Amino acid sequence: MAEIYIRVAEEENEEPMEIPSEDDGTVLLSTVSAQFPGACGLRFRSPVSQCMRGVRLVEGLLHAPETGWGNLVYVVNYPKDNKRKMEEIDASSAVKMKRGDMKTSDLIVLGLPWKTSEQDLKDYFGTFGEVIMVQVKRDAKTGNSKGFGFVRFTEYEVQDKVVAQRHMIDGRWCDCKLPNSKQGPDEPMRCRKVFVGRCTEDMTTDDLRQFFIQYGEVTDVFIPKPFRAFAFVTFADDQVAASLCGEDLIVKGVSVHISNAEPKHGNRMNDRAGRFGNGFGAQSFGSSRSGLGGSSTNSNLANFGSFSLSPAMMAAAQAALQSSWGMMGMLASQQGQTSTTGSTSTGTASSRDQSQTFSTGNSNYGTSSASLGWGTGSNSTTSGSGFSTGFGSGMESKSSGWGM
DNA sequence: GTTGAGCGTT
Repeated sequence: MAEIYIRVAEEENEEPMEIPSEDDGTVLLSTVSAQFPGACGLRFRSPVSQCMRGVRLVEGLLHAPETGWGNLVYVVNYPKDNKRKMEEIDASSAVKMKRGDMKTSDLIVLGLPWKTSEQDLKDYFGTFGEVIMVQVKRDAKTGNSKGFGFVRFTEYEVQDKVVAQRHMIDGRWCDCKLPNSKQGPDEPMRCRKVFVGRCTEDMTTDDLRQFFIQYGEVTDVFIPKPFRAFAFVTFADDQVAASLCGEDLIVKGVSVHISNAEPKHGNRMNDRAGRFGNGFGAQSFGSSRSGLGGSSTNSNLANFGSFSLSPAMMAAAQAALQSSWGMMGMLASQQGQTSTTGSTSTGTASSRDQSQTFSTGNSNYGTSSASLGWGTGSNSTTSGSGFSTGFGSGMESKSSGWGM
């Protein structure tokens, strides 16, 4: 079948955009969401019944109506709770960022080829916008690259664009992200990530992304390598993540099990958790799974006898619930965390298996086996002990929550 | 086969 285009718009009366179908006549949901981020499906007005009809969606494939796609305008569906159009989301997040967060910051560039130089970085990132700084981190003694670096742009918009995609630099896929040291103090890391157990080896990051986008915008998919039968999926919205925990879902004909992602080993917890430790059992906070559409659930969090909670405190409490740790779990987990932090990588594989070697004494770069050639990180993070006892104090305190 | 890679000699 020849490639055809179908007409898609966010509203029935808006000017449609043409997007391509596949050879078999289906349209990939990913093709739609590439143009309409967050999209989870399509609908159209039936010329016969004059009612809106949903387009069949099976595992990321949108199937034409019986009469074919025709000339109809298909309207984008967004997940519940995500019904806002992209401009509104942009607008609201722009408001949120008013507090001087529009400044650019250094971005860490992970996965660089050993040979990539500062000039290479400058040349590459210069194609996105004006670059004010690049660095390649090197071993002090040997001068060999450590395989990562930093870059900074003048324009915040450029930075945004750069972190939003992967980068092919000197033949390797690299990720750019906010470094751990800069991770947004004003967005306490909520529990947006789920653990996907019982995965099969044929599930790719793309498969999972395709599948999970039906529940809400997916910001990251991570599949550990070598294959270990599980994966992590991160959503833009913590409510979506929470709503899936405990479910068994069918992906590519296989039942996978969704549960909450535990904090990665090595993340310090800050005092945010301790603040709720006194006097409340986790049970007092109401049912443990609030599900989607949550506005109604907030009301029963408001009163604790004579206490009243600020919105920020309620948010933290809710986060605690949704991580399904309960308050006590959070306390217990505060001890004995060491080692590295870091967020997951996006997209397809990037294992450190490039065939370059060098001869530094203690590093195990250039292994040809499947081992991950990094050893365990040496940066010990001091665990912020000392629970603050002042109940309402310092909610605005920074540092990245229980970053996962 | 059910819990993730790597983060800045300032």
